Order: sequence, then structure tokens, then C-alpha cells
Amino acid sequence: MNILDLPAPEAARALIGKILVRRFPDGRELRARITETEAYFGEADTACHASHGRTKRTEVLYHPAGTIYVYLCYGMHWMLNLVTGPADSPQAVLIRGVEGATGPGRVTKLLQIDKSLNDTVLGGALALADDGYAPENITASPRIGIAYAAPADQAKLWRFTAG
DNA sequence: TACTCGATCGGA
DNA sequence: CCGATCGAGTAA
Repeated sequence: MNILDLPAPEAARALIGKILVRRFPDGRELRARITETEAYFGEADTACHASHGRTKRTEVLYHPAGTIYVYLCYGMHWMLNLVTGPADSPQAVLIRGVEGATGPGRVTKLLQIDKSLNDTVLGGALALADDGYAPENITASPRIGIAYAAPADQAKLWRFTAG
């Protein structure tokens, strides 16, 4: 059972402590342990980009688990998401933080991730690794930056932090 | 084609 | 607190 086959909220929790491996064409490799995630879960979740249905932008969210979703936010920050769950069920986990980078915009800067990885699949330029490490404890809290979402969705405890 | 606003960050 | 910076979405 792959973590990314799980529903996004469960996958988001399970991804804490796992390692992102960024591989470059010249063979170089960067590794960063995931410390913070958020789940965006389906068209019914008004905080999820797919809440407005299937569009050119959100199409990638409907792809199979393990697909990478990268988009530009505020004109300058790339956001890294990993699609979870079955195909045609739009859900994803936002990687909000890794060791050495606090904040989703810093994660992609550190790992040199941009639009070119959008709609590609984990296992190539970006992969997941599990070294068996398990965080001491994981805290769940409300998601950040979704003031536009319905109150019930803002209240969901779908942000996970290692600590 | 115009306009708006964001899953942010760093500096004042 | 506020500006940077740009593409998707929406309205027209």
C-alpha cells in the first residue's frame, strides 16, 4: 500500500518524516525530510482548487496518485503538491515545509522545483524515500491561507506538522 | 480583452 | 503592515 493511495488527509499525515529526493540530469541529488503538509480533498472541499471543477489548471488533480502538481502562487512562488487517491478523485497534499526550508515557497526554491515538473510522475526528477524514521509526534491544525473557503472547511484539521 | 485575486515571503 | 509579480478564472 503506497502512502499516496490513501485519502489526502491520511496521506498528508503519513508523509511527515518521509524524504523528498530531487534528482538532476547530471546525477546530482538533493534530499529533504518533510516536516509540514496540508491536505486538499476533493471538489467538496472549498479550499481545494478542484472545488470549481475540472479545468485546464486543475486537470492534473484528477490524475492518478503519485502525479506531481506544481502551480504559481502570488506571481512568484511555486507550490509543490503530490496527487493522492484514485484517478478522477481530485485530491492532493501540499508540501508546506521540509527540513531546511520553512514555507511552501521555500521548499520549491530549495529543491529547485518549478512548472516543468507539473503533471509529471514521482519516481523521476522527484521521488519519495522512506528511511524508517518516524517523528516523535505529529500535530494537526487548520490549514493556512484559505480565508476564501467555507468556515467548515477552514475548521478542518488538515495541516500536519512534525514536532 | 480587462480585471481580480491568490494554498507567500521578506522587508519596513 | 505592505509591495512584488503573473497566470487562471471570470465577465463582457
